[in-house]
Amino acid sequence: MRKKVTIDTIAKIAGVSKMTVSRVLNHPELVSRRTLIKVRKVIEELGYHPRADARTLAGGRVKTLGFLIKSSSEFALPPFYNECVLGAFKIAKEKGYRFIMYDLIDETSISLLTDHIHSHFVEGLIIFEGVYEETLIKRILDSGITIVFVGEKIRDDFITISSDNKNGAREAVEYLILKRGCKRLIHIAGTDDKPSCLEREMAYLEVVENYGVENLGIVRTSSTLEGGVKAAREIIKNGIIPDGIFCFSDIIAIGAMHELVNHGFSIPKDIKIVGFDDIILSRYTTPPLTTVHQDIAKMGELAVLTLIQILDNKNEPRQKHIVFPTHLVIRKSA
Amino acid sequence: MRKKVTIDTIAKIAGVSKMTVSRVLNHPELVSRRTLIKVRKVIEELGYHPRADARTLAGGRVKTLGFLIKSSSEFALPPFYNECVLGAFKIAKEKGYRFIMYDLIDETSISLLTDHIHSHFVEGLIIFEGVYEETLIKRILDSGITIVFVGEKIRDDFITISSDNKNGAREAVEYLILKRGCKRLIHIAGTDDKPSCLEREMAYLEVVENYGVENLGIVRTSSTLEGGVKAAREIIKNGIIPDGIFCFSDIIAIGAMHELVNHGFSIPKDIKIVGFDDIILSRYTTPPLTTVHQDIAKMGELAVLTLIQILDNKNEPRQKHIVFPTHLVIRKSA
DNA sequence: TTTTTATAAGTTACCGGTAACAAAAAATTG
DNA sequence: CAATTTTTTGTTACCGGTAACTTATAAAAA
Repeated sequence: MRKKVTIDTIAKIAGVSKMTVSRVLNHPELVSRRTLIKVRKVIEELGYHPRADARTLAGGRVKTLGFLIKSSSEFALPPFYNECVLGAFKIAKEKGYRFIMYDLIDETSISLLTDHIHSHFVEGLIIFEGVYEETLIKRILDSGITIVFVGEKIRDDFITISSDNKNGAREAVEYLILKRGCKRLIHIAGTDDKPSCLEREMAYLEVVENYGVENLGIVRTSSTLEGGVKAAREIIKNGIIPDGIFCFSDIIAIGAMHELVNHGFSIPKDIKIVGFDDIILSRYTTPPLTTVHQDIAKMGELAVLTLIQILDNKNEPRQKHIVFPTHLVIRKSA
Repeated sequence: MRKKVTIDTIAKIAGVSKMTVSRVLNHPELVSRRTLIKVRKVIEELGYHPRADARTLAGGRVKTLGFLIKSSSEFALPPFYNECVLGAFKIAKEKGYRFIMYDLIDETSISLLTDHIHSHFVEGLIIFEGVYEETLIKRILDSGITIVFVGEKIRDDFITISSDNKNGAREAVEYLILKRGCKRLIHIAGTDDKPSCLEREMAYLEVVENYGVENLGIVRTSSTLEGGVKAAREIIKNGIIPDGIFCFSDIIAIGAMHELVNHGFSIPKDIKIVGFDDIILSRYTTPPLTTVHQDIAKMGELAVLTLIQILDNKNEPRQKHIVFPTHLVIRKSA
């Protein structure tokens, strides 16, 4: 291991002051052609890379954003987040922001997380749907960090990018009832008491009530493939088979569909299934999933855009809540 | 925006030297009970968070690992990487390593990437299957950074964790021929000339030749859902329909299966499909995918373990190449 | 009580950069 | 050719921490 190369090493070898080396790196236009070449050669030869920490310490603003998600046993980055992040990253990069991913699962302690956020100068945080920890959020907000929530309208006083969960769910259930003639419905809901969950659940209940259709119940499960399987298993075990199922998420729907087919049910003939999210994958299932479309990547993009706008202008956005319209994508599962 | 709180702020207010504050943070056992409480109270009240960059600059080793993947238009973190990372992260965290994700796609310039690696003191890099850039790798290796490759044996002199691509592929194709009686096969291969691609392709060719079965051709496509769709479309367009398809990856298989079913083919009745990877998802497709199992998460785990072992002991691992056995998981698609 | 030892807290120097100002060298100008 | 301006380079100080060493204080031993 050869000894480390610092700016002083370069300066000495090139026979200039370290400030000149610094200039070569940051303001080459202020350095004469000759020294520029000379210094650059030494840098190249010695493989010098300025230390990022020293640089930021010495002054530079870092422009860092944080993303908070929740992994599952199935995916380090579950589908919904995966696609959201796809959009978010794109914009963040365009705008010259770095980002750090935080996973609620392994940030065992809340203070560890907030600590990290502060010590790394994370200026703003994007918290994705389904990640909600009252204490955590209060702590972060109190310490002056801006948060944008994506996927659900957590609370009136938070900045949120969400889609119209209520309408989306309503449209889905109405479709099952009105267009597909379902008479006995079940809703596979998420486990959490998060707004997105609640809203979709409420809408389901309302519509079912409205049209006087039989509600065979609400099954709660985690939003994973295996969660979907378990829910389906429970439904089958109960023996009261619905003719339509509205699922909280596509990933649940895919899991449930799998288990149902496995048990000899035909989708959509015996049971019609509608999901929510329209993750990319749902186009490719068999049958392709009928689902409530959200433009997930766009939501991620807008979240970053909003956040950056707040950070740069240091003011509240024009509107605190941006609600994306949803629409039902009719494919083959219902 | 209240002025920033540094260690000096705390020191002054608590009426101690900043060294004492530092001790409270890092070696509380060396501080008297009284001052400990006093200083901690001030820290708490002012919401002080020591700057990470100042800390590392002042001395601490950072223990950082890098992961290099390649995103697609469908996923920021495509399924194979997603699961690999699941294992890798777990171990990295256990061992107290931080990690930085690099995406080959947006690291437009190679020197930007290597720059970042160095300036952030990334000690070792894990490069996942399908990510291969001769120049990049040479540069990184030359600069003294250790790389572990996961998923394929890139070259003899590199450290690799791979699975037995050749045998896996062979078993898959033999299964199609011997057990499922396929007579007219197609291989949907990856686009790249990466070892994993080549090895699976070779094995396919060998087996087909061996058993005197008809090879309808090799279709190349990117390892994405859409890639699978396109490949299937091409096959259908050609009009020469195989009775068995061996796919380079599960994700391709899922895409292809979708398109085939869409065109009225029945899987596995008309066409049998075998994938490769055994990503979690492949258990949940309809029909569930018959595929070559690799323990993806385990490979990720072992990659990190190996890397850390090298870094900590500063010596080569006992064996440069660890090859995981594969086995065929027979489900319903073939 | 004095000396020795352990414990707690403070000093100094430095990590590797950059900004702001100062000085020197080169180019213009009168 | 001296005076002035512009360009290039160097100096000093500091960013916010930590390690190593020193000093002051408290406890234990002689």
